Amino acid sequence: MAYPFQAIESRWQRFWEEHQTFRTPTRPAGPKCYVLDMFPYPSGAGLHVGHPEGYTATDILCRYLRMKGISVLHPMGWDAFGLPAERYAMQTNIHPRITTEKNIETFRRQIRMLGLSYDWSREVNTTDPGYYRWTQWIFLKMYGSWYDPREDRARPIESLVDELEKLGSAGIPGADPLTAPEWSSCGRKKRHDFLAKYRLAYMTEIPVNWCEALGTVLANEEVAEWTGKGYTVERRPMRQWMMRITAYAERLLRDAGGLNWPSSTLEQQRNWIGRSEGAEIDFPLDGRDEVLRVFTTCPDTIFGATFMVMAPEHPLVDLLTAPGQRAEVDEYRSRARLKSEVERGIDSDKTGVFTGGWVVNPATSEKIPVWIADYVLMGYGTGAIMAVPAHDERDYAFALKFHLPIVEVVSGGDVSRAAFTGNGTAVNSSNAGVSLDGLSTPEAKKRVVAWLKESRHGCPAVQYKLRDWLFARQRYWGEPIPIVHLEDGTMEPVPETELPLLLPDLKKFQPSGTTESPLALATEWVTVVDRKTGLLGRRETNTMPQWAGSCWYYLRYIDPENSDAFCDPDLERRWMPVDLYVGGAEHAVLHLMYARFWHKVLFDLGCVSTPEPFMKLRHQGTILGEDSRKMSKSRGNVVNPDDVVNQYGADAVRLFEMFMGPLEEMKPWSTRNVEGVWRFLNRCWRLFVDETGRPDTRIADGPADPALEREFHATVKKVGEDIEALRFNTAISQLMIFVNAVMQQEERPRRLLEPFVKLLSPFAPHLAEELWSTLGHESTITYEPWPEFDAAMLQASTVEVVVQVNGKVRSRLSVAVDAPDAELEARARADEAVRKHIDGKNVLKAIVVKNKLVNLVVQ
RNA sequence: GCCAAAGUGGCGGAAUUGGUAGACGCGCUGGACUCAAAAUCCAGUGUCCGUUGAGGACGUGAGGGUUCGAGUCCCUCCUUUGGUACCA
Repeated sequence: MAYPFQAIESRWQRFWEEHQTFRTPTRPAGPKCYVLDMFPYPSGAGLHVGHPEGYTATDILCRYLRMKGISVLHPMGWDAFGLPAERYAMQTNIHPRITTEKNIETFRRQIRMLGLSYDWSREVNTTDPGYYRWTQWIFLKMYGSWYDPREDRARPIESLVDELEKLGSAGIPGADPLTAPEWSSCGRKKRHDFLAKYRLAYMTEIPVNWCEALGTVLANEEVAEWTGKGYTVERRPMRQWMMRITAYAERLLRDAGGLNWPSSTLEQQRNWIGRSEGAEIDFPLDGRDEVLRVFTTCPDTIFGATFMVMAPEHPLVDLLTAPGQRAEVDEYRSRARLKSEVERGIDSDKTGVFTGGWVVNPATSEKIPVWIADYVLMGYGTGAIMAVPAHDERDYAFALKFHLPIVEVVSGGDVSRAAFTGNGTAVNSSNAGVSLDGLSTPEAKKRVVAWLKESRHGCPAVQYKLRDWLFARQRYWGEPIPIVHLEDGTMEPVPETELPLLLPDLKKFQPSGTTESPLALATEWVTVVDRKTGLLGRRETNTMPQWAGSCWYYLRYIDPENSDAFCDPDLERRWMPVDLYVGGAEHAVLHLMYARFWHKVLFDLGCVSTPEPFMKLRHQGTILGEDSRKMSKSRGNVVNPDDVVNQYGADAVRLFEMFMGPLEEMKPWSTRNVEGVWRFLNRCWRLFVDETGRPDTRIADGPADPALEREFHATVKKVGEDIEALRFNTAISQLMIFVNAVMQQEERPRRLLEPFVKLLSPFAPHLAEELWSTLGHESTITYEPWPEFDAAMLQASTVEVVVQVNGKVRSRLSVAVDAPDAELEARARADEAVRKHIDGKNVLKAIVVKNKLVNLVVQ
């Protein structure tokens, strides 16, 4: 008879809820552990079998830690703003709030059905005004801050205003010159515009990916997804909100070194930030005062720079274009504008046109032509390059196509055949001021940078691939950005006391028809009069991108009801940082980078106490369909957790998902194997309960068989160690080994079975609670102390030692533990099976490894 | 192209620092129980040769190397997955 999992599981889920078993104390008593799951977007499709994988892993760890006496914070919530609910609303006119609420209910029911030990009193929902009030509050903090490069941290914008008032801009690196009196005489608009260049949240005109049919801009990483579905995306310049994440590039890179994260994830973040060292060099325009500034990582090749290439959008293009080239240049620029960066990359065939302009190469003093081409991107470096065709593949291809000169300045390759990009020896590289000839590439770099600096042609520079974060979507279903645009062209933040700025109710959710979000149609909401200035204003109609709410949710869990602060500072210090964060690898870059960025800003402003939010990170692997292909509706290989729980129970699903293989690996679903672990649970049940459902009479109080006792201690050790290392598959295997061993016994010693139930409880909590109560206990097993193992008990009195001859196993000996080497060798030599292989031969050497093996090397 | 991770029986996967390859589970084979089946229990199960019992050879993607000894370390290559893609 199968064990009655349905009755057991519903009984204990009710018990946990009624007794608030997993309620976390506000303040941790003793050591704490914050174990966080990436919260899901509650889609209409319900839970996927991929979700329980990570959730079960963290749940097992949390249940284990509770039994070790640690205060555990383990919450769950909903990342519920987003496009799918809004698109559904466009089609059905059902308000996204209603759809979202319904989806959350499904998700909550499914997650509860798995017996996960969340503290539900801390549930958060990013679409709840009580939550997004603080998302808006943090946005205003970003808007109200600037990055001070001298202190390498964010500071309130008031500190900048203060400095400008007293000292002007002289002390601020890179600032436009402005004296204190000049600042004081500036009007409201001028001050506003000056400060806008420093704020961490700012508006600027940039080319974005606009999708007319969706009525919104798309992030670069979203473009492929939608064009794949047949939507068209065009490039157009729009005024957009941005976050100055680039100010944090160096710190995001540096601090990543101290994180216990998967190396591949750290590597991806490093690549994304894309730090490169080189130099900025100014090329004077021929016959003018202006210079064309370039960034290069190979300043040592400057003598080989035979032409220049600017991005088509470069601001100096107009100035450089000769009248005769105007038509061709304009035509090329307008064509380039329509291409997205992705499209530009796709066909790597080089295109470009000559501007008719010339600059002077400061190293060779020669006039070289300036071209525009779309392989140079405005968004990176200075938007212009010195082209060194002999030593750069892209420039080489361009030079071949347009018949531009190729001059070798680093020997080591054959530049008549291909660009040589490796290190070599500098040649053809000298002028009156400097000679690089004969220097190795690294030495030449140092020498030329020193010369550039001294001759004021350039300076060392560092560039990052990382770009500022496009922080606005033309959508309804997102956090409203709490900013008012006033009639004088300035902006005012919505006062903190007026937060949350609520999303107005709309009747229709269609795109506004302009480039604004549907919020533009809520005229009453949009139009305001600014109290401070009396000016007429219009609310910002863009909303925040979906990443916003997930940038700080881990902080809200700590103090979810607080209406005075996003989180009480004392509680924040007690619970942060997150000790373990588990979620999908698809968030390796964006979510994890954005959250780190926000956290660092909050750290700089004194709102949080740690520079990093997530100390240890692990990704759960993808679960494939039974056919080892990605699960998808079209392939018909999607497994629904509801069905599996109905058939085998939540404990079996949990156990199976952990037994499949290593947490981080991709692995296929197998219903047969679900049945396998389900059989194991049945065996556990029958260990305690006989056919009539009563406690098994073979459970005895006497002493246990010594071999079983030893196996038990080995199990306690292995299961504990494996849980801590998140190796759940091998922990379960050890539990199976122990159960198999007990099954062999006539008597079942209570003194081992009781603690065994504890070992089982993190994995199969419902069954464990039931068995615990069968054994006569009245309260939950949740906070029972985790069993201890006795290291002395692990030692058997004899061990098996392998005898090898020339590395091949020939015999096995049973010997006393720690038998001396000499004895092992003597017994090995005397062994009959071994003698067959050594008799008549010369034993050159004997290698003895205590308690393991003897290897006889013979000739 | 570049970067990262990974390739072990029929299948999912074990193997702490180089030291018994294949734990545990699935599947399969045989047996017990049963009128029969299911469930359960017991035994076996890497491949090949040999076979009455032994015993032996081979074996962790391929090929080399280091070592008394390599799934594990080094080199070259192949395959798969993930990321990235004119970033100067």
